Amino acid sequence: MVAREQRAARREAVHGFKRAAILDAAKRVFHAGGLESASMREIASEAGYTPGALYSYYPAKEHIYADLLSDSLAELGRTVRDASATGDPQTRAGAGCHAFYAYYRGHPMDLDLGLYLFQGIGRRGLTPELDRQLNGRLIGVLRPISEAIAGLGCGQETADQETVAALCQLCGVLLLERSGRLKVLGQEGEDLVGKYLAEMVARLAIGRD
Amino acid sequence: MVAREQRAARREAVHGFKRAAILDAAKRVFHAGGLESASMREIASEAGYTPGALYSYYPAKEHIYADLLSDSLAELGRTVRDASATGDPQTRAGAGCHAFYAYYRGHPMDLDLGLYLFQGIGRRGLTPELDRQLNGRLIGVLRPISEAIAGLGCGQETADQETVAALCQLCGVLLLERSGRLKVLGQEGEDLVGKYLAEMVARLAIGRD
Amino acid sequence: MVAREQRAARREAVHGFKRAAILDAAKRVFHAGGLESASMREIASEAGYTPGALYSYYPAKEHIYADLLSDSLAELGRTVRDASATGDPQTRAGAGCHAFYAYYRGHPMDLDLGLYLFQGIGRRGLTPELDRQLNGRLIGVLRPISEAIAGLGCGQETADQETVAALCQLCGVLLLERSGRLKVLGQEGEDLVGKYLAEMVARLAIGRD
Amino acid sequence: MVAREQRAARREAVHGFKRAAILDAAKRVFHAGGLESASMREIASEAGYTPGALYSYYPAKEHIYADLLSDSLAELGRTVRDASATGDPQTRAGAGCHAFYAYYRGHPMDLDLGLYLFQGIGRRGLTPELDRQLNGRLIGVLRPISEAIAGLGCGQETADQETVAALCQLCGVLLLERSGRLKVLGQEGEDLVGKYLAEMVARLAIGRD
DNA sequence: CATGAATGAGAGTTCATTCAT
DNA sequence: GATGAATGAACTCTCATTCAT
Repeated sequence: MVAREQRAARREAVHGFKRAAILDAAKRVFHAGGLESASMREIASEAGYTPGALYSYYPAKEHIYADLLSDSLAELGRTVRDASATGDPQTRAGAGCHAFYAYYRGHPMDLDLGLYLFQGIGRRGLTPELDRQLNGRLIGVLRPISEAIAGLGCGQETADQETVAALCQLCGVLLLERSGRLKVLGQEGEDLVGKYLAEMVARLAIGRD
Repeated sequence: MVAREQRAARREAVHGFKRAAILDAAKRVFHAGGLESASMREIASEAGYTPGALYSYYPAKEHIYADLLSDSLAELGRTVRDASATGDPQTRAGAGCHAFYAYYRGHPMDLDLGLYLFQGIGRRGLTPELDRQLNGRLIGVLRPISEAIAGLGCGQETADQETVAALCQLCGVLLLERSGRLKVLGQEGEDLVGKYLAEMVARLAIGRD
Repeated sequence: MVAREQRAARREAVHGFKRAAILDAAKRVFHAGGLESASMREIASEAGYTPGALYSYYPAKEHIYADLLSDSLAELGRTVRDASATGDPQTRAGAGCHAFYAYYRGHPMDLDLGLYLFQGIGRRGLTPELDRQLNGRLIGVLRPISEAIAGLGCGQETADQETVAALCQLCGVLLLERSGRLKVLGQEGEDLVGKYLAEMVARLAIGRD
Repeated sequence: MVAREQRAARREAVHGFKRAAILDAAKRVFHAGGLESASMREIASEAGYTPGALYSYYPAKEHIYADLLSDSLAELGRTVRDASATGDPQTRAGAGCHAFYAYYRGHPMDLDLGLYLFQGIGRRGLTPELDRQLNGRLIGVLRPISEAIAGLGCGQETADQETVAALCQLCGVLLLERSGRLKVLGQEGEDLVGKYLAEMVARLAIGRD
């Protein structure tokens, strides 16, 4: 009876392992050729499977994409956390935000993914469940920033709002930079981000007085 | 002799009219079902044509999209201009920016379109020519804002940077709001925009001293 | 009443002139991009017309092609005639044949055209009338050769057969050379033609004894 | 463990069988309506498939064509080989060549196919790989003829050249006959081929002395 | 679990030709 | 005569997904 459970556990472990392998293949395909080339055929082929096999692990293509994005957000989260973990309180928030910006500059594809999946209503076939999961990830990413801001002395509510405001600024810069519009408009993403963050910190420091 | 010119002119007028009708059909299809459903077949059908007929008016699908976006930007431009044309100098910049925000809140599909087409040349089938044209439109949209900011006394360079920074903020807010993330994060787009613009104006007022 | 005839004649002359202009445009398009690119649109555009206009001069695309081929055969005919007009009787036949070969080496597109129009039963939309016309052209092209061969002393019947046999050899060489197979098989068209013609002349010289 | 291999083998066998069925359908379509009508849609329909299904068996239309031609060349090869395998050395070469001629007289469509596909790489969608394969087939078809000619005592080089010269003659006769020009010129393909081959054999016999 | 054949829908685009103006 | 819009049919090919094996 215990044997049966063990078998089930092992089976599940194997399943998870293979699922991870598929996700890894998807990651490779996606990083190599962008969303366009990340078709089920291609992912399956890269993973050493045939198309049908993927459906034992993912019910639809968008779910793979969601996992991809989830992983990306996890890594982003680690990056942001690390960046905002050290240094004196004044600089932590800015460092976290800057890490967010730098992450996407280094992973432009992941930005596309986010834009694709978070796009519009209906959100590209994402189930509410998946949507909730991704939201959780996003909140997790922002927490260290929010805490760092709160550490500057403002209330939690203000900190949350400032965090999201910064998020908006960062997303806007990334979006316009990725689409080449920033260059057309004669601005540098790095400058804009730097300025925004400096003012944010100044604002909060003043607010504290 | 004048008759020939008249005929040609009338013909051209008719052509333009039909082209506009096609664009209108595209707009309807697009607003009804998003970019996904805006296929040549669908547009043609909505316009009362067979697919091939569209190619007398547009050489490729992306050109229709580009016209769609161009029209949208034109209307956006008028909205922004009108909003930033009146009132005392202190409020003009903010009013222009807010009009930008409000426009896209009222035309969420146009935001999708912009995100799709402004993803850079090559990726989408935009010719450099079309890309340039759209860039021009965008710059035109921003000019009244930039001028209003410059009217607050800062130099042109600062005005341009502030304009783009505001654009980033607005785009970020719109993006996150459209994707439903803002709600998840417990923030209101209107608040964020309001706060950003207030601070921007304050910043510029201080800088002037 | 004479005036009416004159008008009709002038009209016909103009018609013929424009028809020639269209044919010329077709020739340019065809020589520039081969049969593939010689669409009605392209030809019309090159001729400064719109597609529909061509149908006042040619009832179908294949008729333009036929005229193209007819012109080509006319020029080929002149080339062959000139080549076989001079020199001593021994060499005339060979010279004519070689001119045939050289012509198509220099006008590979015309060979394609011939292959296209003379292909299979039904002959690509050619009317019997057009087919007869092209046959006449072909016979005209061969006549100087046939006469040169007959001039070597064999009977007319033999001369005709030898002419056609040579035509077959030349077409075969041209076909295989144009398709790149000759190179694959390690042979040179010029050599093959030279050898064939030398033997043909020898054969006829012997037969005369 | 052997079971898996068996399964794989059976699968492959089934695949091959179905592929052959598709090729057969293509053959039927092609023989019924020529190359023009041999579209993917038509072939799929004839084979009882939807168009997309064909792409599990052939990556592109030209690959089906290539297989069609390959099969045809294989059968041609067998015919030529058999014909040139028996009889005394004097007649073998001629018999092989005549078999070549007779084959295409009996399979006029295959001639069209060869003319279409052998028009060189690039022009048609043949990959270099396919082109090479078809070249190999062609060389294989010619080998028995070349050997029979060499068996008459001339050197290998001469044999190769004579073989290709004969090929040219045969192709020329077939081309002109298929296009109806031979009849117009008052000649019979059979006669021309017979005469050419007789002279070829005589030439080689003389050269041997 | 994995296969891979097959579906079914659809994509954008091209073309010769027709015909009202 | 000339326009050029419009047709209607065709084209190859791609895709996510399903399902019998």
